Amino acid sequence: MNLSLSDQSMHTSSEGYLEEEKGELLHPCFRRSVYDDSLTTYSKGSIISQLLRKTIQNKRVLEDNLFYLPATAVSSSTMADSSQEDRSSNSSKESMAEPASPGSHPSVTASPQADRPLNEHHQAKRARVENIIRGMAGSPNARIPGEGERSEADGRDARDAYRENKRKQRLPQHQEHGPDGGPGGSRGGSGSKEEECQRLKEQLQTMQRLLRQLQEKFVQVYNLSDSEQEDREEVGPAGSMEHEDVEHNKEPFEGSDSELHRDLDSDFEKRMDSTKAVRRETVKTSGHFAFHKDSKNLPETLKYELSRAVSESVDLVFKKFSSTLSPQLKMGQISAHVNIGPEKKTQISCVQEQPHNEDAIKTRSREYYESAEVQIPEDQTEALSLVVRKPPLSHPSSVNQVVKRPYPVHQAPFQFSYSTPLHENQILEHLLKYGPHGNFGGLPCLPPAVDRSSPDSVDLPWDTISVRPKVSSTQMAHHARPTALGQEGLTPNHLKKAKLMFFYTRYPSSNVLKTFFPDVKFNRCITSQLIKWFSNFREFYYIQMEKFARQAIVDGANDVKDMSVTRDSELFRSLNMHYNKANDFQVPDRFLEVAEITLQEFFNAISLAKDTDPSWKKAIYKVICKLDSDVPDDFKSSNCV
DNA sequence: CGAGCTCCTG
DNA sequence: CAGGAGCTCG
Repeated sequence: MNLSLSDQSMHTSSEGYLEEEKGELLHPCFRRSVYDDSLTTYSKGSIISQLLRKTIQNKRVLEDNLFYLPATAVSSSTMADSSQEDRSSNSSKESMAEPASPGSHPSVTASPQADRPLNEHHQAKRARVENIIRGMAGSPNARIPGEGERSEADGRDARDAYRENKRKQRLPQHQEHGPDGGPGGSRGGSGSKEEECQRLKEQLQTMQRLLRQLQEKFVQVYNLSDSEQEDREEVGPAGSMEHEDVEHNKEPFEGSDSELHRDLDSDFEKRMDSTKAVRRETVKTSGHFAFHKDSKNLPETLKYELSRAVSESVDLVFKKFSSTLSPQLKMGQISAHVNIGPEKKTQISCVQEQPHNEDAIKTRSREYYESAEVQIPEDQTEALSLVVRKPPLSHPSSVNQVVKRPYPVHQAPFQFSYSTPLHENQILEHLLKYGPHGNFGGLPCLPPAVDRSSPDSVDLPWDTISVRPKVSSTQMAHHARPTALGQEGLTPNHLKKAKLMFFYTRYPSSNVLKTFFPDVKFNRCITSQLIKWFSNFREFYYIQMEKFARQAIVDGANDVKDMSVTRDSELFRSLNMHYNKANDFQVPDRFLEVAEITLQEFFNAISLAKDTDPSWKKAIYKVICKLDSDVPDDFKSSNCV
């Protein structure tokens, strides 16, 4: 893996920067496929802690050795790929702490901060970085969908091959992304520890490399705009920017991103502040560079443009991180889609609820970005993707939709509410490549083919990112890439979606399944698996019904009217726990009705001693299967969950 | 005969 | 939740 950071981090001349970007060019796309998986797996605080500790140690050594030259002294030649091998180990570890202070390196020899008590400072840094990573990891259940499963599946497959080569033979193949990825799945395999560690490292490297690149750009900007310092008073309107970071904890971006930002050395912060000041200048002058005293030539102009773009990018990035650091905020943001169904909450609602501590950021952002699209990245991409991809069709659900909406506040999105480290990573990448307005489009860091289709379009790249989030949702194992139709196998995400669909339909036809799993390449195996899922759902459902019906009878109930199902019912809780474990989905009232009918059917049958007939349940099944509702169109979106 | 279902088992 | 047996149905 060409993930070495140290080789690439210290370029300040535009040449060096360009070279670096070229060198990195291939990675983002490659990395996406390779690292997406591991992004969801950061839950091992201990590992992180360990890595960070090593990192800090190494970093100290590196600093002492002046491994990092002052930014201004570095030329593009330091970036030779061939040198990576030697340093990769160092740099990879070193990079672990990089997000905290890469920006400081260039000035480390001259900066007063270099003298401060490293120990304490690094400790604090480590803790903060750990926090950040944990926050980004999000999922407590995150696990590594690993090769172990594959081999296991293959093993089953092999066994099955001896028995029959027909229908179900290949099912196991497609279960590699299946329920194993669920919360209970503990079959990770023993060898995965190291893999996990490795992935963790790589992932951290990736993130940190991105951060470093951002920060380098800031440094670069700073150097370019050094002479503009006096213009700082212009920052006034920007509010918190006024706060000079006399204390190193002061952060211009305030809010919940503090942890992240505090990790930037104050030196770096100053640069950012100055950068922003300059940028504001630029904005004010409406793109004229007149105030740029020394902007007489093209290179300067280009550099300035670049710096401005970087500044804007970073604003967005920090906003993203801000959201990441406060997961509960995400809940609020995403929950917009909860009320799928009749009233069809619009996309607008997704944007409505803004995290409180992002207000300031957002306000400030608006000063810079007028267009609505810039706001889009703030909302988690799940919601966004619906906006983009939502199918036009939307016939209201059938007569059965007796649903009594609207529901209270805590509605459930059928998007996942977890923060998605993958997003941040991709957003970082994207910002590094494009800037929020695609400003980088003309620069050498041209995006890989797909993303490059329209460099002037802001939407496309964000869209590209936005349709992916599904992948990284907590239970999402890996590469359930909604963008790529024809993926193989069903993912835990699909499973969750199927469970939610069960609230509407207990007996979905295969056509329905195909309709509502558009991102699944259907074949016999997949279809069978999906059908099997619903069969299992039904099994659980009926078992519960029978159980509660019998219990009610035992408890002395003798009237069907006593058999009711409400959201407070034990029965409902049980069902909800099964199909909607995260409880982030508002179960339609219709399901309660159906459940009640089912319960009553069981109650009647048992009361009348029909259960002596071996096939007594069939009559009930026959009744229940007619009670299916239409699944809301929202489910048709391949990334609605 | 194959699809789809239930039931049982792991 | 998956596999498999056994059943029904078109």
